[in-house]
Amino acid sequence: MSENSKSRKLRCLEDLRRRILTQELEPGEYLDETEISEAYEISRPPLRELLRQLAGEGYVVLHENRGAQVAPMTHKTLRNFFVAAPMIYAAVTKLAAEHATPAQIMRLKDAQLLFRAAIRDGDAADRALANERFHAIIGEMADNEFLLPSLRRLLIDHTRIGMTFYSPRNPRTAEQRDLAADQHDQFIALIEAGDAEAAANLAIAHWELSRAEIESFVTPASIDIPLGPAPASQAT
Amino acid sequence: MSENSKSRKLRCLEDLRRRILTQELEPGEYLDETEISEAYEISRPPLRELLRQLAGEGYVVLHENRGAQVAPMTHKTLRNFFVAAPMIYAAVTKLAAEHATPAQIMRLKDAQLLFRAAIRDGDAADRALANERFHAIIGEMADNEFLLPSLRRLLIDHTRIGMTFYSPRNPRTAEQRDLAADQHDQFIALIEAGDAEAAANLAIAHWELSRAEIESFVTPASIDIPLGPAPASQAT
DNA sequence: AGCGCAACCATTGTAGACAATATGTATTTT
DNA sequence: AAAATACATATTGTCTACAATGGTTGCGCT
Repeated sequence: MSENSKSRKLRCLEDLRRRILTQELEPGEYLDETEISEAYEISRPPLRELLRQLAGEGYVVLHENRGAQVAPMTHKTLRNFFVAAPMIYAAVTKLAAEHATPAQIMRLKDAQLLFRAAIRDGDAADRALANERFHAIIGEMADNEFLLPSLRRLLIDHTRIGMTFYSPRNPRTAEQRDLAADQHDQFIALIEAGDAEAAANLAIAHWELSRAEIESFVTPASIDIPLGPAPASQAT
Repeated sequence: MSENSKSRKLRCLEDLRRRILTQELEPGEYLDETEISEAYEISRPPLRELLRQLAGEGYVVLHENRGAQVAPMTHKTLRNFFVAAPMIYAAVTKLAAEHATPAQIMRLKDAQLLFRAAIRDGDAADRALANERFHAIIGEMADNEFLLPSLRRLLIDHTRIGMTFYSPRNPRTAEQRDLAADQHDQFIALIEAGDAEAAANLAIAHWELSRAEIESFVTPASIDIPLGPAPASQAT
């Protein structure tokens, strides 16, 4: 009975994370405690505990007497993300290469298989979640409790941004997904070899790939038509 | 009534943070829900919410069916701290210099006054908390939700380590506290001037001061007495 | 007709009682 | 006598019911 309750609570936690990452629950949306607690067959107090935890992890924001809101994504969010991501990703990847255990490397390989499968057969949500999982494992490898909080926060919004901007129509993204998958294989190789420096560089390259893709959606391609020539004697 | 309840809950949260930072609640210690809820005159469900939140912030660790434990500090904690601290401190300080608002600068100056006062009149806990507050404000100035989680995690253990190693007897630490206070004034000046590069360098210098002090306690000064001469014809 | 105020309703916050799990102890068995 | 098991107790986890807050709607007043 309580064993079921435990699993229901855990299921609720993981499901809320998944639904927020995939934007099934949209940024800024408010969550109804009664509705959710009934859906997962738990009562409100344990759900409220979970919401506090999710707030701590950066998935939601709590407002006094106004409940939990899925963490919003503003223009500033994106700017801050671009500033913090390369540093944290590089640092974490470097540490991962230094500290990864064989068991963790096996889990990373499994995650990569699932990522390849998601690219082949899955939808955008499958790909985004498989990618998140791959990078979360690298985070675990780094084994640094002071850097992981920021990494986790980055992965939340990276995943959500990915869901937003990866248009299934854009043929360019298909190529880039393959490229990303190849880089994942390189991550595995470099981490397994313990080459911290190269791993950090790869993290930067991987970030640049993602960054370019995001920017191409945020900043649409410029119109490639030059201005007409200036009239003869205009002042500079 | 509920207004009082709100304030009791908030008071409980802040007090638990304070007691953990000052090691009044020692690393590794287990917390009794009933005892704490009675002490702060709130019931257990809201307290459990607070414990989840504190877990998210890194103050405590939750164990299934075994309650909340004040976040332990192991040898590995210290190693990881040394690895992560300079990078995060430098990055956050740089961003602070770029983004600080006049209102935040005023608050930083107030915090510095309190820090000076704590050095003059306060005990170790006063100093540690005033210092934590000063650096937390710099964190707010940086205004980057992806870096702040790691900064907050660092400040928790930095403060606790400070409480552990700052011996009131050691005359050296008094000098170093004055040095640290002078550096705080420089932080304010550079942030107010918006000199991001210099602020980042100062953050590194400030870190090195703290680092040296911590290391001098972890690695005690070596005994400076040479061995006696070896007897004439002993084998090597 | 528009603005303001007040009562209502929906939703969040809290309390106290109950269920389940883990630990420690005592008893029994080998 | 030592070890294992079963029970008792203390502590965590959960649920239902109640209190309080905030937003909303309708009514009255200007």
